[in-house]
Amino acid sequence: MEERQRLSGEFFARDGITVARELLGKILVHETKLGIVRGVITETESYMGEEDKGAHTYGGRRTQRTEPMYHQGGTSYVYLIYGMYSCMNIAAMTEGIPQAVLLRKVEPADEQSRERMERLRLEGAKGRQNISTIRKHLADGPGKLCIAMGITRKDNDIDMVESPSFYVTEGMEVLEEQIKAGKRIGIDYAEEAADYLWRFYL
DNA sequence: CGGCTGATCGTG
DNA sequence: ACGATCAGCCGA
Repeated sequence: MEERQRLSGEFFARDGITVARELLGKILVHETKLGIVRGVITETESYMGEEDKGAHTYGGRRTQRTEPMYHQGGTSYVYLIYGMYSCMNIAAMTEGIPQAVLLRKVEPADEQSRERMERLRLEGAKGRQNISTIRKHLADGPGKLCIAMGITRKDNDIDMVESPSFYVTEGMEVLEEQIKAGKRIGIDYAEEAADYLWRFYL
Protein backbone atom coordinates (compact mmCIF):
# COMPACT_ATOMS: atom_id res chain seq x y z
CA MET A 1 0.00 0.00 0.00
CA GLU A 2 1.17 3.50 -0.85
CA GLU A 3 2.50 5.38 2.16
CA ARG A 4 1.07 8.83 2.66
CA GLN A 5 2.83 11.75 4.29
CA ARG A 6 2.04 12.31 7.97
CA LEU A 7 0.80 15.78 8.97
CA SER A 8 3.47 17.87 10.70
CA GLY A 9 3.56 19.94 13.86
CA GLU A 10 3.30 23.06 11.67
CA PHE A 11 -0.01 21.83 10.26
CA PHE A 12 -1.56 21.72 13.73
CA ALA A 13 0.15 24.89 15.01
CA ARG A 14 -2.50 27.07 13.34
CA ASP A 15 -5.82 28.37 14.67
CA GLY A 16 -8.61 25.88 15.38
CA ILE A 17 -10.82 27.01 12.51
CA THR A 18 -8.09 26.67 9.89
CA VAL A 19 -7.09 23.26 11.25
CA ALA A 20 -10.74 22.09 11.32
CA ARG A 21 -11.23 23.07 7.67
CA GLU A 22 -7.89 21.66 6.54
CA LEU A 23 -8.46 18.32 8.28
CA LEU A 24 -11.34 17.55 5.91
CA GLY A 25 -10.20 14.87 3.46
CA LYS A 26 -7.17 13.93 5.58
CA ILE A 27 -6.80 10.37 6.88
CA LEU A 28 -6.97 9.46 10.57
CA VAL A 29 -4.85 6.37 11.24
CA HIS A 30 -5.07 4.21 14.36
CA GLU A 31 -3.50 0.88 15.27
CA THR A 32 -6.30 -1.19 16.84
CA LYS A 33 -6.41 -4.73 18.18
CA LEU A 34 -7.67 -5.77 14.73
CA GLY A 35 -4.80 -3.97 12.98
CA ILE A 36 -4.49 -0.57 11.29
CA VAL A 37 -7.73 1.32 10.63
CA ARG A 38 -7.78 4.35 8.31
CA GLY A 39 -10.66 6.83 8.08
CA VAL A 40 -11.14 9.84 5.78
CA ILE A 41 -12.22 12.80 7.92
CA THR A 42 -15.43 14.34 6.55
CA GLU A 43 -16.85 16.40 9.43
CA THR A 44 -15.17 18.51 12.13
CA GLU A 45 -15.95 21.20 14.70
CA SER A 46 -13.78 23.97 16.15
CA TYR A 47 -13.56 24.72 19.87
CA MET A 48 -11.85 28.03 20.32
CA GLY A 49 -10.12 28.43 23.63
CA GLU A 50 -11.03 30.26 26.81
CA GLU A 51 -13.50 32.71 25.19
CA ASP A 52 -15.68 30.06 23.52
CA LYS A 53 -18.80 29.36 25.62
CA GLY A 54 -19.16 26.01 23.88
CA ALA A 55 -15.69 24.79 24.83
CA HIS A 56 -14.64 22.83 27.90
CA THR A 57 -11.94 25.47 28.41
CA TYR A 58 -14.41 28.37 28.57
CA GLY A 59 -13.38 30.86 31.23
CA GLY A 60 -9.92 29.34 31.47
CA ARG A 61 -10.94 26.05 33.04
CA ARG A 62 -7.59 24.28 32.99
CA THR A 63 -8.21 21.01 34.84
CA GLN A 64 -6.85 17.48 34.63
CA ARG A 65 -9.50 16.68 32.02
CA THR A 66 -8.94 19.71 29.76
CA GLU A 67 -5.15 19.68 30.06
CA PRO A 68 -4.55 18.12 26.58
CA MET A 69 -6.41 21.04 24.96
CA TYR A 70 -3.71 23.33 26.36
CA HIS A 71 -0.90 21.23 24.92
CA GLN A 72 0.81 21.82 21.58
CA GLY A 73 -1.04 21.37 18.29
CA GLY A 74 -1.37 17.72 17.31
CA THR A 75 -2.07 16.47 20.84
CA SER A 76 -5.09 14.17 21.14
CA TYR A 77 -7.92 15.03 23.55
CA VAL A 78 -10.24 12.07 24.16
CA TYR A 79 -12.89 12.39 26.86
CA LEU A 80 -15.91 10.48 28.15
CA ILE A 81 -19.28 11.99 27.27
CA TYR A 82 -22.71 11.11 28.69
CA GLY A 83 -21.14 8.39 30.80
CA MET A 84 -20.65 5.95 27.92
CA TYR A 85 -19.15 7.40 24.76
CA SER A 86 -15.81 8.91 23.79
CA CYS A 87 -15.17 12.08 21.80
CA MET A 88 -11.94 12.51 19.82
CA ASN A 89 -10.31 15.90 19.38
CA ILE A 90 -6.97 17.15 18.16
CA ALA A 91 -5.45 20.24 19.80
CA ALA A 92 -4.57 23.18 17.57
CA MET A 93 -2.19 26.13 18.13
CA THR A 94 0.64 26.00 20.63
CA GLU A 95 1.17 25.15 24.30
CA GLY A 96 -1.07 27.30 26.52
CA ILE A 97 -3.71 28.16 23.90
CA PRO A 98 -6.59 25.66 24.30
CA GLN A 99 -8.09 25.36 20.83
CA ALA A 100 -9.13 21.96 19.48
CA VAL A 101 -10.94 20.23 16.63
CA LEU A 102 -13.64 17.65 17.36
CA LEU A 103 -13.71 14.83 14.79
CA ARG A 104 -17.38 14.09 14.09
CA LYS A 105 -17.33 11.78 11.07
CA VAL A 106 -15.03 9.55 9.01
CA GLU A 107 -15.46 7.22 6.02
CA PRO A 108 -13.37 4.06 5.70
CA ALA A 109 -10.29 4.83 3.56
CA ASP A 110 -10.04 1.28 2.16
CA GLU A 111 -11.92 -2.04 2.23
CA GLN A 112 -9.80 -3.56 5.00
CA SER A 113 -10.54 -0.54 7.19
CA ARG A 114 -14.24 -0.86 6.41
CA GLU A 115 -14.28 -4.50 7.55
CA ARG A 116 -12.42 -3.68 10.74
CA MET A 117 -14.63 -0.70 11.50
CA GLU A 118 -17.74 -2.84 11.08
CA ARG A 119 -16.36 -5.48 13.43
CA LEU A 120 -15.41 -2.91 16.06
CA ARG A 121 -18.86 -1.30 15.82
CA LEU A 122 -20.64 -4.66 16.07
CA GLU A 123 -18.63 -5.43 19.18
CA GLY A 124 -19.32 -1.98 20.64
CA ALA A 125 -23.05 -2.30 20.02
CA LYS A 126 -23.17 -5.50 22.10
CA GLY A 127 -25.77 -7.05 19.83
CA ARG A 128 -28.20 -4.18 20.14
CA GLN A 129 -27.83 -3.33 16.47
CA ASN A 130 -27.86 -5.34 13.27
CA ILE A 131 -25.18 -5.15 10.60
CA SER A 132 -27.25 -3.15 8.11
CA THR A 133 -27.89 -0.36 10.63
CA ILE A 134 -24.21 -0.32 11.51
CA ARG A 135 -23.19 -0.12 7.84
CA LYS A 136 -25.55 2.81 7.32
CA HIS A 137 -24.18 4.66 10.36
CA LEU A 138 -20.65 3.32 10.52
CA ALA A 139 -18.82 6.37 11.89
CA ASP A 140 -21.23 9.29 11.39
CA GLY A 141 -20.95 10.89 14.83
CA PRO A 142 -18.17 11.48 17.39
CA GLY A 143 -19.09 8.49 19.57
CA LYS A 144 -19.51 6.11 16.65
CA LEU A 145 -16.26 7.39 15.12
CA CYS A 146 -14.36 6.46 18.29
CA ILE A 147 -15.92 2.98 18.47
CA ALA A 148 -15.25 2.34 14.75
CA MET A 149 -11.62 3.45 15.04
CA GLY A 150 -10.96 1.74 18.37
CA ILE A 151 -10.29 5.05 20.13
CA THR A 152 -10.63 5.06 23.93
CA ARG A 153 -9.44 7.30 26.72
CA LYS A 154 -6.16 5.38 26.65
CA ASP A 155 -5.55 7.38 23.49
CA ASN A 156 -5.87 10.68 25.35
CA ASP A 157 -2.99 13.20 25.44
CA ILE A 158 -0.98 11.51 22.67
CA ASP A 159 1.41 13.51 20.48
CA MET A 160 0.00 12.61 17.06
CA VAL A 161 2.98 14.20 15.30
CA GLU A 162 5.30 11.57 16.77
CA SER A 163 3.16 8.56 17.76
CA PRO A 164 3.79 5.38 15.70
CA SER A 165 0.21 4.15 16.19
CA PHE A 166 -2.04 7.23 16.19
CA TYR A 167 -1.65 10.01 13.62
CA VAL A 168 -3.10 11.82 10.58
CA THR A 169 -1.81 11.66 6.99
CA GLU A 170 -2.43 13.48 3.75
CA GLY A 171 -5.54 12.23 1.96
CA MET A 172 -7.82 13.38 -0.79
CA GLU A 173 -7.69 16.85 -2.30
CA VAL A 174 -10.46 19.13 -1.06
CA LEU A 175 -11.49 22.34 -2.83
CA GLU A 176 -12.74 25.38 -0.89
CA GLU A 177 -16.18 25.15 -2.51
CA GLN A 178 -16.61 21.57 -1.26
CA ILE A 179 -16.45 22.71 2.38
CA LYS A 180 -19.81 23.47 3.97
CA ALA A 181 -20.31 25.14 7.34
CA GLY A 182 -23.06 24.91 9.95
CA LYS A 183 -23.78 25.38 13.63
CA ARG A 184 -22.06 23.11 16.10
CA ILE A 185 -24.10 20.21 17.49
CA GLY A 186 -25.19 19.70 21.09
CA ILE A 187 -24.14 22.98 22.70
CA ASP A 188 -27.50 24.74 23.07
CA TYR A 189 -26.35 26.10 26.46
CA ALA A 190 -23.55 28.12 24.81
CA GLU A 191 -25.75 31.21 24.13
CA GLU A 192 -24.44 33.28 21.19
CA ALA A 193 -21.60 30.81 20.61
CA ALA A 194 -24.19 28.14 19.77
CA ASP A 195 -24.88 30.03 16.52
CA TYR A 196 -21.29 30.30 15.28
CA LEU A 197 -20.75 28.38 12.05
CA TRP A 198 -17.88 26.31 13.39
CA ARG A 199 -18.92 22.89 12.11
CA PHE A 200 -17.34 21.96 8.79
CA TYR A 201 -18.23 19.08 6.50
CA LEU A 202 -17.92 17.82 2.94
C1' DC B 1 -36.96 11.58 8.12
C1' DG B 2 -37.88 14.19 12.53
C1' DG B 3 -38.68 14.53 17.51
C1' DC B 4 -38.40 12.56 22.17
C1' DT B 5 -36.15 9.84 25.89
C1' DG B 6 -33.46 6.65 28.84
C1' DA B 7 -28.88 4.94 29.52
C1' DT B 8 -24.65 5.71 32.40
C1' DC B 9 -20.44 7.72 34.92
C1' DG B 10 -16.23 10.86 35.33
C1' DT B 11 -15.77 15.47 36.39
C1' DG B 12 -16.01 19.66 39.15
C1' DA C 1 -26.07 17.55 38.95
C1' DC C 2 -24.59 17.60 34.34
C1' DG C 3 -23.22 16.70 29.61
C1' DA C 4 -19.15 18.48 22.36
C1' DT C 5 -24.13 11.18 22.24
C1' DC C 6 -26.50 7.05 20.73
C1' DA C 7 -30.16 3.93 19.74
C1' DG C 8 -34.90 2.73 20.10
C1' DC C 9 -39.44 4.12 19.60
C1' DC C 10 -42.99 6.76 17.89
C1' DG C 11 -45.60 9.41 14.25
C1' DA C 12 -45.68 11.41 9.48
